[in-house]
Amino acid sequence: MVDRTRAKLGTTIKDVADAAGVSVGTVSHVISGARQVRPATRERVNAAITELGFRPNRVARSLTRSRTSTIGMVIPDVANPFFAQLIRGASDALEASDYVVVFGNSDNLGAKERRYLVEFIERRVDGVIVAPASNADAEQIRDLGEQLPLVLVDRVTPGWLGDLVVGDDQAGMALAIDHLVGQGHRQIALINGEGELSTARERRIGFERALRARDLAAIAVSEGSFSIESGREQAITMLGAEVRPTAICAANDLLALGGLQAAHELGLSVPGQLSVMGYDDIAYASLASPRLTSVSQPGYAIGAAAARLLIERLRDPGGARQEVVIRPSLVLRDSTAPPDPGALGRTG
Amino acid sequence: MVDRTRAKLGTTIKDVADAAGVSVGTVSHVISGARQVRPATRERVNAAITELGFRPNRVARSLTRSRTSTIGMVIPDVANPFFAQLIRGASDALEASDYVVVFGNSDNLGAKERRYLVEFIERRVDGVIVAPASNADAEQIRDLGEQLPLVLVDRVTPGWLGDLVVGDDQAGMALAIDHLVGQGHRQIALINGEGELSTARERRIGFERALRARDLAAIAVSEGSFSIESGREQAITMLGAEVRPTAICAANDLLALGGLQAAHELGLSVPGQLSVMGYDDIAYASLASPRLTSVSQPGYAIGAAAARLLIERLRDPGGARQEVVIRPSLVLRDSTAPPDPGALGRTG
DNA sequence: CTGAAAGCGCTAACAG
DNA sequence: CTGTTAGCGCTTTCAG
Repeated sequence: MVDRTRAKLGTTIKDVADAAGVSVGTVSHVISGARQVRPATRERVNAAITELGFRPNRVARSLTRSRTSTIGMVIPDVANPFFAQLIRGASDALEASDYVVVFGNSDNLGAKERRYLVEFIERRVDGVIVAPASNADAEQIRDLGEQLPLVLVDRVTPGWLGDLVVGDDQAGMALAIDHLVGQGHRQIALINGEGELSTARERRIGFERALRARDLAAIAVSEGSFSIESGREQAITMLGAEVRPTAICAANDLLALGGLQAAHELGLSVPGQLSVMGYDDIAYASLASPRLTSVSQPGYAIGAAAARLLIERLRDPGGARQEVVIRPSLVLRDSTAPPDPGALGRTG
Repeated sequence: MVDRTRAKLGTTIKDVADAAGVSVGTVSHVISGARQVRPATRERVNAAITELGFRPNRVARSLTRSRTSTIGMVIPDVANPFFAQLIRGASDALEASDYVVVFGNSDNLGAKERRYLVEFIERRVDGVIVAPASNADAEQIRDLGEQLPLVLVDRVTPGWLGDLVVGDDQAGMALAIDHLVGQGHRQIALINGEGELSTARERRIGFERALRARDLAAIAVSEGSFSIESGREQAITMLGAEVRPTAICAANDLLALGGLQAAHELGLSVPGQLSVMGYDDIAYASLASPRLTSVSQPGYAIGAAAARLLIERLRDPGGARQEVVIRPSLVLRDSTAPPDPGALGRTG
């Protein structure tokens, strides 16, 4: 017998109804289980369905139900390990609730982000998760948030008053500084990502505040983009300065990885002559050499939390606004150590 | 004046038609540009569109046009850097042709893959790109390929005769072996991923064939899964054996990274006491310590090629089947070196 | 150049 | 328990 169990596009609910000798309404109901159908007819319908290889057309269903069961996500870059984890966490949670995710890479560009958002709106996604670009259109995002469930993740845009999932950047930086200062460092520098991003801003503030609490001040602060290359460049500049840091605090792991690279190029041993702290604790932090000490902030959990928030909002559009803050923690590895005596001497 | 340029869901083409004093057909035509519209009316329509913040409902459009402008992708895991790059390459190419991508992680499980495929079918995606799971349902994939454009990427399922983008695994392994043997290695082992995957199979064949061409035989061959942890385990077992390899050839970089980790744990220096070769050349290969020598096979390019193939197929469903094979190349770094004399002595 | 109207495939009242 | 039917919002003939 021929295998007819495979999907066959083009067959409609009408075909099934005819084959089973029932009305389309009945077929619809056996599919959705929305109302009772006599076992015998249900059988016949199901038989017809598999016989014809019928697959309900969800776009038609979406049109009548005016919901698509799809969620749009716009993130800077899937190839960035932090966002890859984030999108993975979100899609796992969403999948469990029968949503499918469409996504777009903004490359941190407001223009691309805006285009994807419009695209997703036109496709009538049920909700959106966005990790805003540096020059995000805060107004568009605010307006959108009033039209449909939208949760911001990892980063906040000015004036955003909706659902939100972020890490506690200031607390994270305090962890980093406490560790470094505890080891005896007094000459600490910060290398940072795009200054317009809330994460960059908050981490800088946290950095400076934590230092001040110890009666210290930053020896240097610079910014660029959240990438390995930028980290390398910023570190090279800093390490070439007259008075160089004994420790570099990076606002994310990619920057820290770049810092490691710079130290290597300049012949500085880490952590012997220079300590380097990362942030995020992506998978490769523990693979770097030396293994990177980092402030952990799991992308997977952040993405999953955002998805859960969105799902709740979808269920209860009127509910109270929620803001979940992920607590960072410190992961000690091999890239930090007490400063070497020579460098310390210069401090006193 | 109030800003009405923002998207306002719920307004339909009918609302626009009423506001502009024209018929819905006309509105449709100014939107699609499908036919000439008198400038004056076009103006009025456009004015009404922005005035009302109208955004065409693409699901309705999809229903009538019976195409969705969306592509489904199912891959093992976005969080795997190789696939993250692959999906990035594909989505960049697809975006340029105005497609949006929905994706699903199969975790290398046939069951999850099958579910996503059905889901995508029901959503009437215009085409599908899949990197099949280890225990993929070859029959389902074949059947699907007859129903709509489907390109297989990175891996092949048995009996697949459709569009395909893969790396030349045998050639890649030959490159690796030539390099290692050229350095004087005679005791070479292979650590591999899931044996059912075509990539694992082809790489093993390439490995053995290349050795045989040099009148050599593998000192050991094992398989597990394409992950860091599995690489670590396989390497530990091998390095604990009576006669240990002077070089380990890994079937991908994650395995190689695990191998590095194992060597470190066992106190073996790389490349001093052990050489390690990777495959794929993911971004982190150059960040590892020592920096990983690897057979390069860019995920981004592979994904982009798959997308281009799919786009061509969408334009010309009847065209000839295409198979693009990405040529691998060798990237020499610091994880391989001639075997140390002691080990060599044991060989002679 | 423009309007009217027939669907696209499904859901959800509304009648029986 | 089941059938009929009016849409969902848009595209696309077919007439003018």
